[in-house]
This record gives sequence, C-alpha cells and structure tokens, in this order.
Amino acid sequence: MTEGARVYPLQHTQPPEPLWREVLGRRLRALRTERWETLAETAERAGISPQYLSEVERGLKEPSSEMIAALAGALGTTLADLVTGVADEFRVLQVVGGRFSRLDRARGLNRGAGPVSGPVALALAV
Amino acid sequence: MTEGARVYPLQHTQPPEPLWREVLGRRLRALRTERWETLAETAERAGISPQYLSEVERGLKEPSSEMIAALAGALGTTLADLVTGVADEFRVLQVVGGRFSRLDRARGLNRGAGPVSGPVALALAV
DNA sequence: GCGGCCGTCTGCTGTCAGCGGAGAGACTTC
DNA sequence: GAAGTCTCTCCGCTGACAGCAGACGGCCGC
Repeated sequence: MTEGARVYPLQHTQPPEPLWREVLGRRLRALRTERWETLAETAERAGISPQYLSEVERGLKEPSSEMIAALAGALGTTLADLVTGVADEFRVLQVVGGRFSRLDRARGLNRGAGPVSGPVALALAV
Repeated sequence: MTEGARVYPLQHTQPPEPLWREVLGRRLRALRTERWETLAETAERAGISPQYLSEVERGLKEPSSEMIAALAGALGTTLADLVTGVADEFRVLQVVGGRFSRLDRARGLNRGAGPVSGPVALALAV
C-alpha cells in the first residue's frame, strides 16, 4: 500500500480562468513556432537560457517585466502587440471556460486556499 | 559577502518602452481611483496588504499571476478586460513617450537572420 | 549502433515578493 | 496647536521562487 500516497508537489489550484503567465506563455510559444525557431535560437537572442524559456512558454515560471520585454524584442514584436495578442487569447479562453468566472470573481481571492471545483477543459487550437 | 554591502535598490529609469509591471500598475491605480476606493479597501478584498498594493500600482514590485487575478476580481473586472486595458494604455504611452515605437514597429523584424546587432537583452540603464 | 539536435526534468543558489512597523502629509475636532 | 484619524509611502526582514547548469529521453541522419 505504499503506492497510495501520490502527492502533487507544486500543484497550484487550477483556477477557472487561466492565469496571466499561462496565456502569455501560450502566446510566446505560438509566436516562436510561427517563425520556425528553436528554443535555443530565441532564447539566445533574448539573453536567457533555453530551459527557462521552455518553462515560461508552458506557464510554469513567472517571467519578469524585463524578461517579457526582451522576449518581445527577440520575437520581432512590441510589448503593445504582445499584450494585445494575450488579451485576444484571453477572450477565446474565456468563452470556453467562462461560466465560472463570475462566481469566482464575486468570491474575491482564493489565495492558495479554498477548493476549486469544476472541470475545466482548456482544449484549444492555436 | 565579506565585501561592503552594496545594495542595488531596484532602480531603473524609464526605458524607451515602459515595462509591463509599470503599465499594469498604472491601470490598476486608475481602476481603483475610478471607484473612489482606498488602498486598504481594495487590498483587503484582494487579500493582500495595502503597502504591497501601493508598490504594485507604482510599478515597483512584480505581482504574480495569482495576484493579478485577485486584483482583477477585487476591482470588479476580468483578466481579459484588465489585460485589454493594459494593451490600450500601452498604445497611448507608446505614442506619447516614444517616437521610436512606430519606427521600431515599422522596421519589422529581422527574421532569424543571424544575430541581431543589438542584443535585445535586458536594458537596465541608469 | 552512434553522434548530434531538440525539448524537458532535477537540483541548486541568489534575488525579490510580500508583509510588519513606522513615518509624512492632510484634514478634523477640541 | 496638539491630539486624533485617515491616507499613502518608506524601511528592513524572511520565505519562496526566478533563472541557470547538468543530465536525460526522443528523434533524426549517417
């Protein structure tokens, strides 16, 4: 019975609304793959490591503002355009999982506490 | 750390393009003041301290994605709307503060063709 | 097989997020 | 005019995480 305890180490409660870093990462990866570039290429131009860029694109790490600016430059776009793209993607994702957002909004904050119920399927083609 | 403790207090002047955290903070403060609320009120609803909210609004601290979501909820808006507002503000600031930006954007991108002459890396100036 | 390229996972260390405490203005009331 | 209150901001501390070096599995060409 030792196999029972399976603990997820870094599991943030998955909110009904996707997080900023997740949508941003998705957008960054889209921009990079559109240009047919590898992690190493884009990362070098942005002055960061490819490992870290991989984690940022998957929404696992929170990039600083300087990072975001560097990545926007490395991907041949501006912060304004990048943020606009993220905003658009938010709209799309909101339509998919957005039934809960009002409820969640009324609740205020769930700072790591509070059970989040609700299966959220973020299946989306970019 | 035997050397004299030289501390760099997170200081940077305005880059040609404003940073994400700066524009976001500006937008957050605008949303809060529009509702005639104090730092304490909004902060309590978001579950954070008013001191910290003050620093976030002034662009001094980098809020996490969960923080941003909580603040959006506390201000009665959604992440999508908040990010859209930030994107709009980016455009405005771009026109006002930087005559580079249009030119910069029109310059397009250097399509992965070799290393960019100016490394796009973090530009923290004096 | 094997060597190189691509992306991801694992630890580690330095830095900063986030808060508690206190101070500076601006009013109000006595 | 001082004592109280309310607002926002500055300072110092500590736990948490950003960011990277090293290594690994999958995939291709030779």
